[in-house]
Amino acid sequence: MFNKPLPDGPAGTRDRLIGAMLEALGTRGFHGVGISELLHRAKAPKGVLYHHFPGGKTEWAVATIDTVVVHITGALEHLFARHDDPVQALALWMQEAQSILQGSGFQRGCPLATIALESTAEDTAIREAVAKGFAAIRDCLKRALVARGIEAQQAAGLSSLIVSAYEGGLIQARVAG
Amino acid sequence: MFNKPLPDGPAGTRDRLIGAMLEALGTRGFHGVGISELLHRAKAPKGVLYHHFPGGKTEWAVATIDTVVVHITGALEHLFARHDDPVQALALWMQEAQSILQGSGFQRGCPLATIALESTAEDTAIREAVAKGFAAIRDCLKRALVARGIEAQQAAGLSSLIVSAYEGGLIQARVAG
DNA sequence: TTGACACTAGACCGACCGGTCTATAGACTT
DNA sequence: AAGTCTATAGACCGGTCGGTCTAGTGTCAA
Repeated sequence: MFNKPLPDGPAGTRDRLIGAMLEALGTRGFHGVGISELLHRAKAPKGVLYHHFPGGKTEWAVATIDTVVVHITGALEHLFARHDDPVQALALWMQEAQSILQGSGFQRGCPLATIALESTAEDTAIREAVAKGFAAIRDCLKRALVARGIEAQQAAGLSSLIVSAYEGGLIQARVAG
Repeated sequence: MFNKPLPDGPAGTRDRLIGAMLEALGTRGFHGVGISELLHRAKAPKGVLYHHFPGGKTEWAVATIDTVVVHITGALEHLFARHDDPVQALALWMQEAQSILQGSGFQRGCPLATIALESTAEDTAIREAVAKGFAAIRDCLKRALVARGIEAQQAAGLSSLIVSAYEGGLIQARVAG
């Protein structure tokens, strides 16, 4: 998860950088886009990048992952707060995800999934960020389910399954168009 | 799907090339590995590549996708032929996938999923190959379910869900270790 | 023996990769 | 006015990228 575009916001340079990386991760993956192209899209010169992210492309991606995870969990909390029925809340979620996918011409998938698959065990920073991100999302779902009276362990298993089905579905939908 | 390594076989040069690409797709994705490294692993010089795959890296990947899909559907048919209970057959399948993932130190994931997410709509050859591959796998599952008396439309939906859950689970398991 | 053809072999190329470096602009202190 | 610090700007670099090109090396038919 997730393929929601970030809200534009006040859009400082750093935000624009993260926005560009987010879109790239969702559409082509980490290794699929070059820094120069990314910077061009963000309308930023190279010096800016290494000022905001001294760790280079990797740190850039990690910051993007962290940001998107915050947005996802926030949106989920919001959704669960407004809808008491978890099934309904998730249905709304999936529906919105689908409309975003469709609206982008089946291009924009989940940035987390793509970089998760591209990363190796050596890419520790990225791996950690993605792992923490997925864990946070699962935990968010689990808490919502537990709050509705579902037993903890079952809720945890269910949360994993929801995320799995969501990600897998997004993969298939994207290539199938 | 899938993370099964191909059987070694008589291993002509073309097979070695496909084997190397397969491993790369499962661990780092299409853009994550360079041709030179791939060729080094396959112990083949550059000229060989463009002899067997005049279309270059893309055609190489497409051939690999086609090959792996054939192996997956074949293995699934075999499994369903030997086990009458589809749940048991799938459980065995998942179990084997998990043991492969674990055996590779949580490195080797599904080659189809990775390249599916990395590809854009412009990469028509790759997209088509992946889409056809997923469709073939879903169809394989569906036929097995229908043969056990499940209604066609329901079987189709269930097949998609199985593939989704499988892929999504593999993603999470891999980053979580 | 020779010619044709499938295959192997690797030097070579321009383009682009991620990353470093120096220069400068603006805001704020002193 | 001078100094400091954050942020912007882009020229520049070595390395690697995917891909082309020429030169062998079998193997088989005629």
